[in-house]
Formats: sequence, C-alpha cells, structure tokens
Amino acid sequence: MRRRVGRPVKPVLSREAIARAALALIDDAGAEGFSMAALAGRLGVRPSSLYNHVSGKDDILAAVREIVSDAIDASMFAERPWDEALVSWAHGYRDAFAAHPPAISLLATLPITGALRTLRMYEEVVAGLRRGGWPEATVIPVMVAVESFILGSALDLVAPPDMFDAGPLAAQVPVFAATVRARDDAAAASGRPPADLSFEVGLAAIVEGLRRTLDAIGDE
Amino acid sequence: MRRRVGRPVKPVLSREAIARAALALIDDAGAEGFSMAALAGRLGVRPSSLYNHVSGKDDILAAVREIVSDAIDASMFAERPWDEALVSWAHGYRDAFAAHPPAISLLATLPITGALRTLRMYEEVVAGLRRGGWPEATVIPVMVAVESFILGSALDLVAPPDMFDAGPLAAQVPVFAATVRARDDAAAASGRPPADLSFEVGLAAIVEGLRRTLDAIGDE
DNA sequence: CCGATAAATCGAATGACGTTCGTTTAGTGG
DNA sequence: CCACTAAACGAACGTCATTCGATTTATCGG
Repeated sequence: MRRRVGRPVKPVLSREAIARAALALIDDAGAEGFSMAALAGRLGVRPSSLYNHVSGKDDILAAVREIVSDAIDASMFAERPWDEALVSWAHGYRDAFAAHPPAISLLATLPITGALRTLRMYEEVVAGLRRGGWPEATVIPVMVAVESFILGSALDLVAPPDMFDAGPLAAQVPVFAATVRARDDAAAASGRPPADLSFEVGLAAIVEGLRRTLDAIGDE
Repeated sequence: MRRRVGRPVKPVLSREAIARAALALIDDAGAEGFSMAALAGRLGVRPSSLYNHVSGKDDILAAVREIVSDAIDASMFAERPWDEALVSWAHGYRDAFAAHPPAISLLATLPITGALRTLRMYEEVVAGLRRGGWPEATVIPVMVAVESFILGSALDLVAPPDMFDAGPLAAQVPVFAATVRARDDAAAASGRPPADLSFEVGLAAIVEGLRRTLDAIGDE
C-alpha cells in the first residue's frame, strides 16, 4: 500500500487532515505514542511528506489544540446571566479536554493559540461578563482565573487514580489516608469519578465567590 | 576537568545532587536545554554515570519536583483558621513554582509524587480543614480544587506575555481587545504582572465561595 | 596485608526520533 | 507544449536517552 513518488492525483494531506489524524493517534496510542513516524504511517505517507504542510511537531500540536478548542461553546454568554453562563462554559470547556485524556498533558503546557476561533470565544465571554456588570479592567483576570481552574482540573482528570495512595506510609499520615478513603467512598456512592467532585466543588465556590466580589464592587 | 575512571574517594553523585543540578540546569537553560548530556556535563561526569543513581530522566524530574515541593509550607493550618491558612498556603505553593518558571511546564504534567514529605504536607492541610469543620468526605475535593487552581495559575505564569495579543485580527474582536488593554493598564498601574491579578481574584473568590459552602453545610 | 567484592565511572554502541534535502513525478498556467 | 509549482519519496544527519561491558578504585573480611 506504498504511495508512489510524485505529486498525487488527489491531495492526500493537508494541515487539517494531519491534525485530525494526530488527535486520533494520540487518543489511540497515548502521548508517548505520538511520533511523526507513527502519524505518517497512519496517513499512509512518509514522515518527510508531512513537512510540506506543517512546520513541525509543535505546529501539529497547535493545530490539534485548535480542534479540541473548537468544541467549546461560549454562546450561553449572549443569553444567560454571567454567572450561569460561566458555569455552563466551564463544564463545556473541561468536557472538551476530557474527551481526549491523553492529549491533555500535551496541550496543557502549550501556549494558547491566537487563532481566530479562539479569539471569538474570548470575545463572547468578555462581552458576557461586561454585560453582567464587571468593570472593564477586572474582566480578563476573572476569565483567566476561571480558565486556570479549568485547566488545572483537566490535568487532575488525567492524574493516576492511585495518586493519593500512601501505600506503606499510610500509617504516618493517618488523617490524610482516612480522608482519602472517605472521598473515594463518596465518589463511589455518587457514581462519579473523584475528579468530578473536586471540579464541581471548586467551580461552585469560585463562581459564588465571584458573585460576592461583584456585589462588593457595586456597593462601593 | 575530566573525571578519571574508577570509584572516587568521595562520591560525586547522588540522587539529591543530580536533582539539584537538574533544577539549576532547567533554570539556566530552559526546559529544552534539559538533557542528560547537559546535566552530566554540569556535574563533570559522563551521561551513563547518572544511571547508577537514577533510573532515567523521569526519575530525575520526580526528584526535582520533590525539591520544588519541599519549599511549600503548610504549617499555617495548625494555627490559623482554615480559610486564612488556605490563602497563605496557596500563595506559598504558587511561589514555589514561580521561583523556577522553566520547570513549571515540565513538572505540571508530572503525576504528583507519593513521597513522604508531600504526604506530610497533605496531612497538615487535611487536618486543618477537618478542624475547620469540613465533613470528612468533602475535604479532599476542596483541597484538590484549590490545588488545581494553583497549578493552572502556575501554568498561566509561564504563558507568553503577548498571548492575548490579537494582532491584525483585533478588529474582529473589538470588545476583547479593548478589555485586554484595560487589564494591561491596570496591571501596569498596580506594578504587578497580569498573572498576579488573575491569581488574586481567583483565590479570593474560591476561598470566599468555600466559606459560603461550609456555612450552608452547617445550616442543614 | 591480601584477596574478594562492591561501587562507580567510562566509552562504545544502539535505536528511536525530528528534521533537512535532493530527487522524482504529476498537475497547472501561460 | 513548456516552464513552474506542488507534493511525496528515500536517504541521510544530528540529537537524545538508554544499555552494557570493561576498567578502575575503595572497602571489608580474614
């Protein structure tokens, strides 16, 4: 099934196609399985061919990030109160990453792309917060704070489940060990992964806290 | 200054020494400059010698993470109210990472080590929250939520400063562009980096929100 | 004091990986 | 019909992490 040399009749590759295949590869083979050779193999092409469409591995990851980010909806800011919209946006944002767990660690450290679609999402969020009464200079910090929480929570999502397993040292940290057990029981009882509990608790807290902050600003 | 073959009189290497040198190297040369060869060179040793003390690059990074984490103080939970302690702890946590910017992206995706000192820190935090009245099953989610925010904020710390620079597309996202400018002005006026504003806003909000959450639990 | 053992380094080799470059082929505009 | 460009290929390179055997030196038991 080897491709012959020379320009093909129909274009086989494109930046988009490469990025889609890269994301699929990462989902299948994990972050370590993502190599130019493996990606080329999946596309039925030699590694060097990729460089006719992308500038390198980093470029591919940037394109992957765009794909993942595109799944984030921010239209709720146009219709609903800023605090409700924030909660809904945060859920969608985290879900977009949760759909591709092995990609999270690869994308988290990547500088956010200045692609137009990403900017448009920010535009919607910012407009919604402004409409909600947030002073101009505070809007970006509020948005970035929530985004930081989301990103940190996404990383938590991919942490090994036994991360808090103290093992033989459990005796030296008894309160902690017992508390972890209580958390695991609560998660099991609610039928949701432990990471979801943290996300819900944190998101509810940060939005509630922001409401109070905005109230305090209004009272000045 | 080449080292001679054979067992040296005094041991030149050790897991600790390697980790310290690795952190210094990362600080000096950045995340991409961190290679086994460069690290060995800095220690006056051949790369293969390192493998007598560590199992590989990942192992070194885990040791580096221990060093960075060791700078985090959690003793405030023993004396002060849980909410004040949380704020103070979060600041110290973030500062520990902020002291080594190039290391952040390397360590952020690393599973947290189950080292004894790390566990002890968790023990202090958990005990403080319990003392503050948090129900057993909620303590870990609360702590993880705050930790996720801190980690996300640390990543924000290392993001390129022009990340929100829309460039030629600014005309298409006018509200956003203007709001970013307002944020930059506010940051400049306060004499602090923009990332600090987000962190302070988010931290205050999440802790205030947690206070309300705990109150609501008590009223049940 | 000596021989065995263990510790620790070195040098060479390996294999994977990202990337570059010259070659070859096929479509495209004039 | 011809020059040019797009696109893929194969080969080669440099870097990197890691493995392994050889070598040297300290330490320890007798």
